[in-house]
Amino acid sequence: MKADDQPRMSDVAARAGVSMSTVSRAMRGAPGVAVEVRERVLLAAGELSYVVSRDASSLVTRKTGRVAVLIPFLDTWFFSVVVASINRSLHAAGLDTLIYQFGHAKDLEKYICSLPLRRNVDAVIVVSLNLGDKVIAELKTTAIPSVFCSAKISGQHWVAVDNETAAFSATSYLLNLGHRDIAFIQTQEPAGFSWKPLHRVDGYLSAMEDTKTEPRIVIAPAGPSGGADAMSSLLGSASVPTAVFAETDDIALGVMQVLRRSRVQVPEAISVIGFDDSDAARTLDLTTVAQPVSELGEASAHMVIELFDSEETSLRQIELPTKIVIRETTGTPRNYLNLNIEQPS
Amino acid sequence: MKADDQPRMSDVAARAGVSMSTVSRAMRGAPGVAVEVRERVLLAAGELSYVVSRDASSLVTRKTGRVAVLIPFLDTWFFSVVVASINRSLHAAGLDTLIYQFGHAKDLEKYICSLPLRRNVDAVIVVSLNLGDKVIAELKTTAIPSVFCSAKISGQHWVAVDNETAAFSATSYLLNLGHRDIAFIQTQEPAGFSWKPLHRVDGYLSAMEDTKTEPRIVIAPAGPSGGADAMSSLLGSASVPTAVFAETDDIALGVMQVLRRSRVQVPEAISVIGFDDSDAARTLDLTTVAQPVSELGEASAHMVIELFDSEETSLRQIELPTKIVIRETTGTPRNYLNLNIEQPS
DNA sequence: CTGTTAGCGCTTTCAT
DNA sequence: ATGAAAGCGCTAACAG
Repeated sequence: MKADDQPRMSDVAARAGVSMSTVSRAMRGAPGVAVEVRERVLLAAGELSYVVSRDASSLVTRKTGRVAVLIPFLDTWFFSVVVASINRSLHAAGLDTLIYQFGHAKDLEKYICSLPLRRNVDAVIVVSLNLGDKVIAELKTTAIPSVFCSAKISGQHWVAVDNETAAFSATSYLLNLGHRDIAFIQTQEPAGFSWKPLHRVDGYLSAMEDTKTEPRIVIAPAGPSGGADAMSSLLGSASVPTAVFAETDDIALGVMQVLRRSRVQVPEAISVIGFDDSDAARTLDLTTVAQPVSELGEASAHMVIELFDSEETSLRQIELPTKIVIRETTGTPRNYLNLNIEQPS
Repeated sequence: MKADDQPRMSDVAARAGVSMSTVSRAMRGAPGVAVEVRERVLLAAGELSYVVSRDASSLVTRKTGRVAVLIPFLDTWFFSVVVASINRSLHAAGLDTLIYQFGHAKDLEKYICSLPLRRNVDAVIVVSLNLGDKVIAELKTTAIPSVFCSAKISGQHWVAVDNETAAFSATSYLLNLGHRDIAFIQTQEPAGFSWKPLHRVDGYLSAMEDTKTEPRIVIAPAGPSGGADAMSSLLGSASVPTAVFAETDDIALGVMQVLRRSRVQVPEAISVIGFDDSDAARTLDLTTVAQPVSELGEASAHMVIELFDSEETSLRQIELPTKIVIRETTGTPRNYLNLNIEQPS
């Protein structure tokens, strides 16, 4: 063993008095090693604090043991839960997770096209990212399996929820409560940003249309501050809606904030419904559409693992259920209860 | 080039009409290649969609280009922001991030002691984890540089904030407002859990002691539900405090939730202050102690990178500042304004 | 069940 | 400035 170096497999072999192949087999639990010998090898390895170099074995097995996760951000409730879940599932299967954040589309495209992934990961999970057709095509040329999480891409493996249907029923719920003036706050897709449109607005629109009710859409930047802006403008409009459907809980948080500051009673004066069922939604007792975020990540990870194991190339597409969680921010419209928004004292 | 395989460096060499050494030098921008030749090589590589195999080069350079991040969880505001920031900084330096979540101490110990890190990453960043002395010692034997993020470990490299002083001034602020009955809600360290105690309670205690005021500590599980439990029990006690200092914003969220449900006015009847300045705190207009979470991650990443570059082994310990952010959940105690908690209508 | 022999795809002296 | 050759540490046939 070279003086200052880490022990290598040959050191273990020498110490255990066997050949390297035997050590190799023993270390990774491969069959064909006598129990007694295996123990001796493991013992020797332990004494030397030896651990196998993945780089060296990857080189020959042509498997990296790593999967890349491409995601817009990490520091957001939804994404952090997805990644946490993917990471846990992958880790349980002995795989490492490599995370790449691509908030901006140009970074993403530059990255994908330079394809540092090629040969350096066994698979990639793309979360919520709006890859263009050409980028997807590019990705397929690498021959590395990919699954899309929280985005339905036709012809690709994916796991996602049915946002449109979920939004349809959230809207129907409000409609059934008697609301007729329901605003939808949609997060704008800033130019150069890289996530998939959610299609929730489509569900809202078709529910409204079915009831012959006039839709009302406000576009706002993502996040609570966008929601705050949108609600502020709604509050300043000629007629204030009786209900607000926020495309995400984050938006709803901002909505709740300006409502609270303006002393507008929720749900007496205005009903609010969100989407995601984030921690914050639970704490605020916000009515919302829950999607199984953790399961989304877990299913994606498992799909990747299956893809390794089986050679069949059949398309795998999993749709996970959503459910509406009724809490304390929705109720019948104020026309039926009290005619005006409560005046600030 | 083997039929179904990815191109290798020799393929690029052949196409560019140069030797492998030249391709190698050109690909990684090493000196000693004519500009004209370099361009030819890069062009050939592009045409072949060639990318260097990190595994192969790691094997010879003995650098993996990966750093491990050991962290309790990922799906929490604080941790997700730290990791996002570490990941971004590392990525900018061309390094990959490997994330390992260890909520439970036993997983952690098992993991560290089996040391799969050894030889497989260039460095490790330990976030908020409560490694025992023996585990730290074990870690040092690997000779892989480690930095501790959000945990001051004497004799080790770290970047952290001064929780004790920050908590001292948050408490002093409440005291200066005139509060005398201030409860501190401390998150309990469940047996088998693996994070560092925050020492915020110490700051609270010493501020209270300086003023000869009776401290009052409630222990609760982490997260909003723990905060809700704690506040509930406080509300059911013989004398309800005029102010509550929550060890984390998460706890404060739970506190706010039960206060809202109980129609207790904040800050008129009870003042609430949190710690972290999370997104949720901002949305709730919660007074809190802000710590520079993103900077914590960034500084840790940079420290790791420095450690690679310089050989000097001097201890690097960086303390980042906190600041108290006064919003709308704190005010003078109710004794000075209105004598009782508002009754639910 | 165990050992021997070839590489895996790159980087690095060391020549030229 | 460029090329040839020698490995980096491991696994995978293939023998025995």
